Amino acid sequence: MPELPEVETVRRGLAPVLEGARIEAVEVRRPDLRVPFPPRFAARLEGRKIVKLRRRAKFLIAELDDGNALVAHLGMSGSFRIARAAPVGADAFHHPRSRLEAHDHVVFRLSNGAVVTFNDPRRFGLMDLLPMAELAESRHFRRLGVEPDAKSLDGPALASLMGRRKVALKVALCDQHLIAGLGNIYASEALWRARISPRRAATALVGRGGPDRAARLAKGIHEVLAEAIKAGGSSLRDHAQVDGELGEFQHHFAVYDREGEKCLRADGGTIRRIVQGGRSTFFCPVCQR
DNA sequence: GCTGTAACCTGTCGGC
DNA sequence: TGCCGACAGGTTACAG
Repeated sequence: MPELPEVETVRRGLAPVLEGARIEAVEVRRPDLRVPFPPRFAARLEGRKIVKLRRRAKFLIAELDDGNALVAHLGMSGSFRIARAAPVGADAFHHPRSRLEAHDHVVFRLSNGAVVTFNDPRRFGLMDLLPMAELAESRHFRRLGVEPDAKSLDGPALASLMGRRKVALKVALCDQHLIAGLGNIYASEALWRARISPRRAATALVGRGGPDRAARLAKGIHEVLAEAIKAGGSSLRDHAQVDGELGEFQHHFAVYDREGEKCLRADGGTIRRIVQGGRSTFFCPVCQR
């Protein structure tokens, strides 16, 4: 599912419920996600208070009051949903079985009465528990690139980051070691906004015409992310907000999943789909050069 | 170190 | 209706 806007939408939905709450019980219903759960995962969480919920790239980080952090990644199909607990005694977990759904892998019961459930059909997501002081050097974060919505990511910074890479620009935009947070949808959308072909090499951001392209692309990245976050992310197959509401940004795609349709620009052509790095790229071959 | 590819797992959709 | 293959928003391991 999620790229940065979807994860940020999830964070904004979860934060008011999680921050300040104590974790009373954790039920791991299926432990074999892409990355195995750490030892004693549930026991180490129970009794802990969540101080703050923040985001780094596509990761959610719940800071705990014991100096550890619960790290979660939604993979391709992960989601959280919030429900209120049933009255005490309704069942052992205050969470009626009838309300559990297929692929509900972890259930958190909080001191404020909320029940937060992690669901992930494809099980590409992960959950980990790490000391806060070691987060930056952990395997999840040590090689991550810059945040794409950072104001400091302007044209020159983008060119400096990517200009030495020989891979296609679209592939480089999705490389989390360079820019952490963009994915397949928003890389295509940002390139359309910048009128740059996804087939150009990343080196096109340096040299002749490079600074201008880099400035347009940085602007395109910032704009598309800001608009997508405002719209609650994009809901295609899996993504929903924590209250079940769907995001709206999929209605604003200029190129993604629009193969064969007319470009939104008057001087555009017909949207094409190509495969780059094993994944679909959508672009207008006429207005993106 | 860089690049491309396959694999992880499950659900959905289109074609036959 | 049922089967099969392709494909899906991410990440990592591995080969060249």
